[in-house]
Amino acid sequence: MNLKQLSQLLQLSPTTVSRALNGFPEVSEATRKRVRAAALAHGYQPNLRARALATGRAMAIGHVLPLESSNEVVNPVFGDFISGAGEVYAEAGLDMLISITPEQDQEEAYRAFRTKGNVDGIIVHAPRLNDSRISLLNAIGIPYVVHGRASDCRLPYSWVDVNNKRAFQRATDFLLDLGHRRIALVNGREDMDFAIRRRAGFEAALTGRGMAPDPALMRSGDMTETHGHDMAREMLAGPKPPSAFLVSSMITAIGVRRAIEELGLTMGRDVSVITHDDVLSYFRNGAEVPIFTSTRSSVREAGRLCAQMLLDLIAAPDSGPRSRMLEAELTLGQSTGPAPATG
Amino acid sequence: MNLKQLSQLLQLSPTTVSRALNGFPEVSEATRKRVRAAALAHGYQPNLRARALATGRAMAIGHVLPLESSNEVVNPVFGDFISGAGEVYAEAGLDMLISITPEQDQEEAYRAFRTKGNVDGIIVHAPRLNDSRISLLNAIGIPYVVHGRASDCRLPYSWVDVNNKRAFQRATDFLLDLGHRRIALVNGREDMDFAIRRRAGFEAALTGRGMAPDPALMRSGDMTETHGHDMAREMLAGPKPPSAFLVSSMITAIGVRRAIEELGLTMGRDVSVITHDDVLSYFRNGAEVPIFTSTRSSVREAGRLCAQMLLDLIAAPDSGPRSRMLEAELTLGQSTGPAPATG
DNA sequence: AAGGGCTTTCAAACCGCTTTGAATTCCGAA
DNA sequence: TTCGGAATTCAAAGCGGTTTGAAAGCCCTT
Repeated sequence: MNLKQLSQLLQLSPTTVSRALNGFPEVSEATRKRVRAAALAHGYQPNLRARALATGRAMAIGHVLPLESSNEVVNPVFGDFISGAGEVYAEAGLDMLISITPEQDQEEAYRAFRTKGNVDGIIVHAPRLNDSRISLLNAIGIPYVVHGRASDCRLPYSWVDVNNKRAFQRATDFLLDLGHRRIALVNGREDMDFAIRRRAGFEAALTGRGMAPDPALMRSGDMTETHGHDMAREMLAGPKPPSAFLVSSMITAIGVRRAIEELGLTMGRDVSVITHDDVLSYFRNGAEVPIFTSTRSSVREAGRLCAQMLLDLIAAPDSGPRSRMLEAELTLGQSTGPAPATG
Repeated sequence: MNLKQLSQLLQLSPTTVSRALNGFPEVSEATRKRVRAAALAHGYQPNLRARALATGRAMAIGHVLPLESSNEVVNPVFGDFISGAGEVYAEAGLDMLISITPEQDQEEAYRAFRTKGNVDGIIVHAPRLNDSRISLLNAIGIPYVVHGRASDCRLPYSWVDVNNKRAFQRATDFLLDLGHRRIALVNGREDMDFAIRRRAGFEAALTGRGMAPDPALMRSGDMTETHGHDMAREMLAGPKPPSAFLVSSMITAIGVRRAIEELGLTMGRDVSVITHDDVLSYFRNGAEVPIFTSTRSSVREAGRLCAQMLLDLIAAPDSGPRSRMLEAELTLGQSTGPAPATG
């Protein structure tokens, strides 16, 4: 059933039927009702491709999901992020297009979105230090929002981000207040912007107390469980093991805990752990009493905010870039305690 | 730059340009070369919406991602699955459309894909016992592949699935061979098809040795870390605690391990654990020596297979339903050992 | 020189919708 | 009764491609 058929059936012109369904004012209420009823009865829904062609709007948003490094790791955060964004799109009647692309091919993927004309806007995931995608998208001239920021990038762009630096600075201060002096950082890959900021927060807290960050206690890599385990294992076996860990993701923290317990130590007593918690739906940090002390910020909420900002941007293209900074809460759990005497 | 502009520039008709670019034989090699060069030089790429409208093919595949239960859990397996499927789509030049939908609205989402005409095929995720989506999609008449099966469904349909029953039967037999007599099952939600099959395998192994499954040792629910922890905790605190656990996902198994260790017990010695392992990219089961003994089957590979099957189905619509059964490997890890004497 | 068969090119219709500009209808006021 | 303007409706022209059916160009044979 298409518009033409429906209009013939109603003895009306396609024009009138289209307008009736799209709520234009120059159609009488009587016909509008009649048209609506008929559309419902015959299950008519406009063909999106045709509408997109006619209006010039694709009614879809594109996400380019980078495959991290050569390990082909899909960021586990992604599921929750798009579930938040998807809520907003669904309400606005937009589709979500996803392109999964090895990191090096990303530019091409963005350009393809544009030239093929199948999206109205783009969400940029996992920005790097000085991300070339931003200048690319500015040049292309398609609305976009970055989830995160690109530290060295002086171009204007819209973003939603967690205050990673402050979060990790506070967490480090908290550990210092508990008496910890040897604190290890198990970070994400340090070509990622968020990791750079977290490290900056970590270092700022240390230097703020006149301590020098110890490179031997700072690691980075894909945020897998294995990575957390291996790094923690290594550092705990070193000559001057840390008494506390600051970790960039819950999954990595699980690995850190495994390493701690393999050595017969107890987390929260012998070794403290603070992790960043993205509040993933399938990985709630305990029930009433959180397992991990953590810096919390829901990535699903971030998805919602990014999507909404992008829609606003599309609605008002000339309104200039926007931004939204989210503060992570420091939530107490069972994984932290005062530094052991023989720290 | 669109087709018309390009053709004017070349002093050719749009017909010829279109055919030259799409490899039709009735165009001379000389002009084809000229056209290709010009297209490249001016960065021309056909508008997908227009092409889709003209050809009737959307050049996209739809995925409906169900939000599990009221907890709004996104299946963590999803990221890896679509990363596998995405590889195949990318090679075929297809887009991936994702619609995230509360379980009860799924039918509507599938129907919308069809009526709006923006996908050529659909992947069905997380099938239930007797899933109404299958009859719906059969009626709608759009190619689709189910990731998993629907036990009671007698209609023909295409699917890719792991042999869940055999996997869990073998795993249970393995535990029985180790001398375990009280084995607990921490399953996914038992309205999901895979959970039903796993339970069937579990029960078959027990009854095969003349033992009756004990309802007190069988739990199900969303496959979160918390759920694993809480269920294990409960059962271990019971009057006749289990000496082994069979768990439906790595994440849940992590929770089970946490419960075991909270009680001062050691996994692999005091309590054995076997889990199903979807081989998620960010959750590798240890390095050389796996942490968990597991039934392994890569969900990313399943994504690839589903996508390829769907493309084949679209290419040959009348070829009847296809299916592919994957066998899970039973991989030995450190989480299993002989039943303690005081079992 | 004319005709036949191939190869190459083109004009125009079409896909299903939106939207512009014009035409019709209806109404009360003159 | 006639007229002007508001309220409705419509025909037709896009949107940017693909595809059908016809035309043109070419080469070779008779």
